[in-house]
Amino acid sequence: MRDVAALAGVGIKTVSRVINREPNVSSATIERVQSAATRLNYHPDIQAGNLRRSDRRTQTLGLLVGSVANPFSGAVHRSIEDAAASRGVAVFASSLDDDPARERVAVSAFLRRRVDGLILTPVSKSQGYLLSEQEHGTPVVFIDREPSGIDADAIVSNNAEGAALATRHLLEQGHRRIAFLGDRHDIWTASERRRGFLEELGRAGVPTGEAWLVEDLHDEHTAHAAIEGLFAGARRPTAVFSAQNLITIGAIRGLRERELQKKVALVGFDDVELGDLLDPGLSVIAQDPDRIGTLAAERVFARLDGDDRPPKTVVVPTTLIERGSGEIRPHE
Amino acid sequence: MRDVAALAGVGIKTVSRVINREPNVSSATIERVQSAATRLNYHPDIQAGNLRRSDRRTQTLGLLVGSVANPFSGAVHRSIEDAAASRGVAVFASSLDDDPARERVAVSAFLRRRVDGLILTPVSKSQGYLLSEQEHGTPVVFIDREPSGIDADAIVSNNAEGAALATRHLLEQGHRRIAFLGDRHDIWTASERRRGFLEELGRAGVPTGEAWLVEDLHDEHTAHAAIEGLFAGARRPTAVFSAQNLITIGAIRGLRERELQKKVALVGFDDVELGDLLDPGLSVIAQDPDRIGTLAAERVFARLDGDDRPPKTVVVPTTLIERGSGEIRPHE
DNA sequence: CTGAAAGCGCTAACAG
DNA sequence: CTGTTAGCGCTTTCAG
Repeated sequence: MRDVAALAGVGIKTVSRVINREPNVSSATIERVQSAATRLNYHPDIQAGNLRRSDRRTQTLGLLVGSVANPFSGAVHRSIEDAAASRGVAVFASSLDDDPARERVAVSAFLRRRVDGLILTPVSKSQGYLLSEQEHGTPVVFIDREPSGIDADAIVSNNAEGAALATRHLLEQGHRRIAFLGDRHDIWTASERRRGFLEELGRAGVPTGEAWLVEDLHDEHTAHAAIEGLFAGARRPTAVFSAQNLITIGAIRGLRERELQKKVALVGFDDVELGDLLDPGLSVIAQDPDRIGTLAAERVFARLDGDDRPPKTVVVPTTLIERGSGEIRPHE
Repeated sequence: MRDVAALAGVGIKTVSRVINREPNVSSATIERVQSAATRLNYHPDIQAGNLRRSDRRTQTLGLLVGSVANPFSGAVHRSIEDAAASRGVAVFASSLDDDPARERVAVSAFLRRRVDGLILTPVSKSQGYLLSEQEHGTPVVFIDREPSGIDADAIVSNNAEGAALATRHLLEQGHRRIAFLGDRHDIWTASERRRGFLEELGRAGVPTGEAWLVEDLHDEHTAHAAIEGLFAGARRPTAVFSAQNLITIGAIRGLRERELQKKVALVGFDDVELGDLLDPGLSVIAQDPDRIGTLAAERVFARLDGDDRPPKTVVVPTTLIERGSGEIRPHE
């Protein structure tokens, strides 16, 4: 910046004014400063500036998700990026793989970089360690899962209702022996979906088949194995509700292997790319990751803009998409 | 930091030493400083530090991809993140949507944040504007597409060979009337794939059906329409090579609509999630995004570690995966 | 082993 | 309309 000032033959503060589009600079001076800046290929150091700036904003956001390679996370990320970019804010992203240790490390890495706000999918038992940051004025918004140990804004899908919707749909097709394939039970969304499933069975007066409640699955492989187990026995389910996208994929593979894909009904939670092109088409409870991301960004920026109303949780609706696999009638 | 020093009853420099794990501090002092830091919930400001630090590293990388919501980009992003995280480096990601203007804006946003290195999928005609940064010591590594107007490291798939491989495979099944569905012709990967396709046809002495070279497609919708056009006429192709993943999906939908998915052969460039579960299974030329990301991160860090050998392009192999759609014989 | 002083690139506050 | 001075939180340099 000093170099630019020298080349343009003005004071350093004038350069600062031009760069920041502050008023009270003659257009001739603006011209000279800008051409000097281009000549020198000058990029202002935003971090150095924010060291002294009154609002101390780094124009930076930290995003913590399951994995940036996961399509759900990718969609959320994208909509947050779009909202952020329109405000000149850059986004750091970090993958947690549902590992609480990584959550702590990543949060700390972002805090050291003085992000203006944090958007995260919580993994740890409690996020109380963020209380001091929140009080200190750094907005914290939770996505996908509700926080615990801290009162903060959250944007989540209506997991229990979505699961109930899936379950009701299967019941309506005449199924009574419905298996539930769930993620790790300590994950909030997993337990919510399980709750929705069980409550809906309860409402319908269908006894809960304990044997068909398979939990703590976490990927395609374990889900595939779970299907193996379910259909190895004598008393088999006639329908499956797979409560997470990777689990759904594992379930499809498992059913295919036994050539049951057209005999056993399947509804998945969370949509899957190309689900409509499978045979049968995959029926799902679709979430709305774009909307989750957009709302999360909106909350962070509203907080940064001074909104100090009590935190609240926004629930984003899910929708049942019927494509065939969920409309299969009970068999045998 | 001053507060921590005060609470621990030591000088500010001692705190700095403890935080940075510098030697020559008694373990008793370390103890006191650390407990004070925890008590105050202190996170050092990495940017302020790097203002004065000799190497001026921000421990930050900028990544520019097509879209963080695209699975290919997501996989690349993830492997870069993993490599970066192990060095304590955080990653900024930005989506370009193949828009040159966005490229300039995003690069500038990252440069203002003083990223230590840049990994990008180029979109603009020339990346000469990065020359001065590169000379200034900021490593620039290109992924997916080769740079132009600048000599820099690049990690790319063997696009032409992969396309030739797909084409040869279709020729071997007996096809002679093969349609090519390509992305925008000004995109480097698109023209490379087109070149591989045409060269392979040439080697086989098969005349190039101009009518079947459909380019400048860019998404599912336009690809779907392209299939409509191809199969509306009297003289139709017996096989399709779709040279990009969204185009492949559009092509599948188009063929399905005409119930041709089991009659017209299809090979796609770039793998697609669940491609193996379709009927017929989708044959593809698979890229290796993990490897591209890993190698790109490796290059950036090698440069940061002082590697000053001449830049070079690393070509990552692609592989043909046969799943059915590419093994359909010519029909009618 | 520890601390005081200077300065990184920038902006706030105040002069001219 | 423009420049000067101080200081953001830290590391460097140098002196205890």
